[in-house]
Parts: sequence; structure tokens; C-alpha cells
Amino acid sequence: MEKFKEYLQHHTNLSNEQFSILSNYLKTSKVKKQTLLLNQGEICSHSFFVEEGLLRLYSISDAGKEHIIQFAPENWIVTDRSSTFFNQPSEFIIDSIEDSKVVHISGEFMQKASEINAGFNQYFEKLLHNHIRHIQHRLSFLLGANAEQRYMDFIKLYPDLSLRVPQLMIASYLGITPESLSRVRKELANKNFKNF
Amino acid sequence: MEKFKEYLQHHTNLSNEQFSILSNYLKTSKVKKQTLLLNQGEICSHSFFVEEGLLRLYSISDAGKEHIIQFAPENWIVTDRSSTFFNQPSEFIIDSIEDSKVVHISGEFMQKASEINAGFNQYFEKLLHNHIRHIQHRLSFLLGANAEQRYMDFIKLYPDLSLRVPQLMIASYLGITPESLSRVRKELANKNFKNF
DNA sequence: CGCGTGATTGAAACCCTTCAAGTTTAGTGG
DNA sequence: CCACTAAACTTGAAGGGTTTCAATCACGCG
Repeated sequence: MEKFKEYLQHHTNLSNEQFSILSNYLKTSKVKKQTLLLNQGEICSHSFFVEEGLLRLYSISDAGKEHIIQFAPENWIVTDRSSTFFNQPSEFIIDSIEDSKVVHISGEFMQKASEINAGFNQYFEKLLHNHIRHIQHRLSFLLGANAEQRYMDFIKLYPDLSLRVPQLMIASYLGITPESLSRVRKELANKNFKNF
Repeated sequence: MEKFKEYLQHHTNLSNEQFSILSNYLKTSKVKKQTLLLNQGEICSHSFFVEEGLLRLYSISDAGKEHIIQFAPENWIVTDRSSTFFNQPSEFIIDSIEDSKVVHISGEFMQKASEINAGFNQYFEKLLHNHIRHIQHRLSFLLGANAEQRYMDFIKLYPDLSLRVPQLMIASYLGITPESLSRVRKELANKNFKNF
């Protein structure tokens, strides 16, 4: 959990000793591609910090289609806050897209951390606000942009992910079909945006 | 600001005295329909509690189209948290759809309130999580639902608003054109959902 | 090597938008 | 309170973007 420690110390003033106390409430695991970390209907009791690899958060509609809410590559935290906070079954699923190394952050960790270190709450409040800012931006984009604009926005936001994530998952994130995405990419290539 | 006081005391254990101290950091105003409360580019220094009437939060795209992010009828709080928290110019606009009575909640109010009353932070954290839950639900809906499904979801969520809000604003909220919404409503009427 | 999944491509269908005209509603001033 | 004007809503026809379905190609994994 070295990377997670670095991450925390970069954003808060957590000391080595404080971290080693808190680490009792952490667990790391290596998971293969396509491993389920949170299932629909479960209560989300942990947050997941990605040290290596790539996770995703998504829902499945009544029609059986996947709607990807969020990707989480290295140094991202992913969780269903609503489920944790309101202690309700999650409507979302978290699983791994690549073989990954994940830190499981328990509720106890969060609690102890905010007792031990004042800057901790502050940082997690910042994360919350960042999260809201991000999905609000995405909302206003989904309301107005067509397939090409959405894809351009995606590669701007996640330059490296556009190569790592299978296209059908990018399509699901953008709210279009894989076929449409394929055509959009072809279009863009013709316009000499061959870099993407 | 009687309604706001009721609202707060319903959700926290704020005493009358505490509220009267805090009320120094509040301002109420009556605004006519179509009054601007927060303009694009401004830093959002206040939250707005709606005692009467109806506000909206929206952005304007490069193409000049309005994308409504949120409606705020009676007893709702609306603000651009990102702008407040990160002290950055807002990309959103807040204005009134109806003649409204609004409480302006200053940053000082928030600060003092959390000093005076412990339950306060807790409640506002709950609001934050509720907000995230709400826009995440909307995200997964925008990703997969067609015009009719979106409208049905809207009237389920805001039964009273579907009558108060002009259709072109509902259309903007749903990410469709007013013409499409008009047709969807006609379709639904034919299917005997005449109640809406 | 072969199988299966993902990516591509084509053609047809569909949903939604756009544009334009007509109708209704709401707001304003006499 | 009515008349007038502007804005909102409705409706139609045409067009565009996206989806759907189906077939083919490419690639990675067992």
C-alpha cells in the first residue's frame, strides 16, 4: 500500500506513524481482470484506491445495458458514496477492467483518519466537490453534445484511457453504441486527427 | 426567513437563539420572474434557499443553448458548490423562473453555523451526498433513456413541476427539443396518460 | 491452431432535430 | 378590461444522426 501512502501524504500532512496506525484498517488485494469488487444490491462498505490497473463503476439498465459512470485508473478512488452514506443497497457495480492492485479503504479507516488528522476531512470534502464538479460537467455535456463531441471531450479528459479501455466501454461511457464510436473514430482519422 | 428557519430546525437541532445569531449572516429578497441571481463568470459567494417560487441552475453551451442542470422549488437549496469551494468563476447561471422569495446564505453563515452547531456539518454533508446521488441517477438515465422515458422519469421525480415549468425548460432539462417534448406528450396522451 | 470477443463496415430503420407555419397563451399598455 | 404583441406550444414535412442488424475482419487467449 506504498502508493496509497504516497498519495495521502501528498494531499494531507499525515505522518508515517499516523499512517502505520491507520494501515490496520486497510487491506490490499491483487485482482484479475473482470473481478467483481462491488455488486448491485450490496451495501458499499469500502472505497477502493487503485495502485495499479483500472476499475470502473457502472449500472445495468432494465434493458440489460451497461452505463459506465466512472473509470478509475492509477491513483483514483472509486466508491458508491450514496450506498455507504445512506447504508442502502448499491444500484452500481464496481469491477476491474485490467489486472489491478487495489487498496480497500474501510469505513473505520475513514473514521479513525478524521480523528487522528484534521486535514483529512478537508481533503475528502475536496474530493467530494471535485466529484460533483466532474459529473456536473458531464451532465451538461451529455445534454448538448453529439457523438463526436463527446468522444473528443473524453480523450481530452482521459488521454491515456482512450488506448487502454476497450471501445465498447468507451461507447458505454459516452452513451452511444460501439458501432457509432467506430464510425466517429474513422471520421476523425479522415480529418487527420490520426494521433488518437 | 421563517420558512428557512423551519427547514433548518427540521433537519438539525438548531435552537431559536442560535438561529437568531446566525440570521445576521442571512439576507432575504423578493425577486421577479427572470431575475439573475448568479451570472456566468461570477464567483458564487452565496447559496440560495427558496422560500417561495422557483429557481433554476443552468449553463449555456458554445452554440448558445441552455442546459438546465437543476430546478429548485420551495424548500430547495441551489448553488454552484464548485465555484464556492474552489473560488473559481462559475460556468453556471442561477435565475428565477417564477416570482420568488429567496434566502441568501453567505459563506460566513455556513462557517458560523458549523462552529455553533455540531449537527450542521452533518446535515450539509448529507445534502452533498444526496446531490451526488441525484445527479448520478440522472447521468445513468441520460446515457440510456429515450425522450419518452426521460420525460416519464421527470414527472415521477417532480410531479408538481411538470405543470409549473415551461415546456421548453423541461425539454432543456431532458436534453431534447421543445418540439420533441410536445410530440412525446401527445403520444402519452393518446396512451391515456392524460393525467400529466 | 482455433475459438471467441471486440472492432469494423454496410444497409435499412428509427428517433430526434430542424425549419417553417399556424395556433394558443401570456404579458403589456391603452 | 380589452386589444395587441410577443412568446410559447403545436403540428407537419424533410433531413440528419444514431441505432439496429448482420456480416466480415482482427486479435488475443487457451
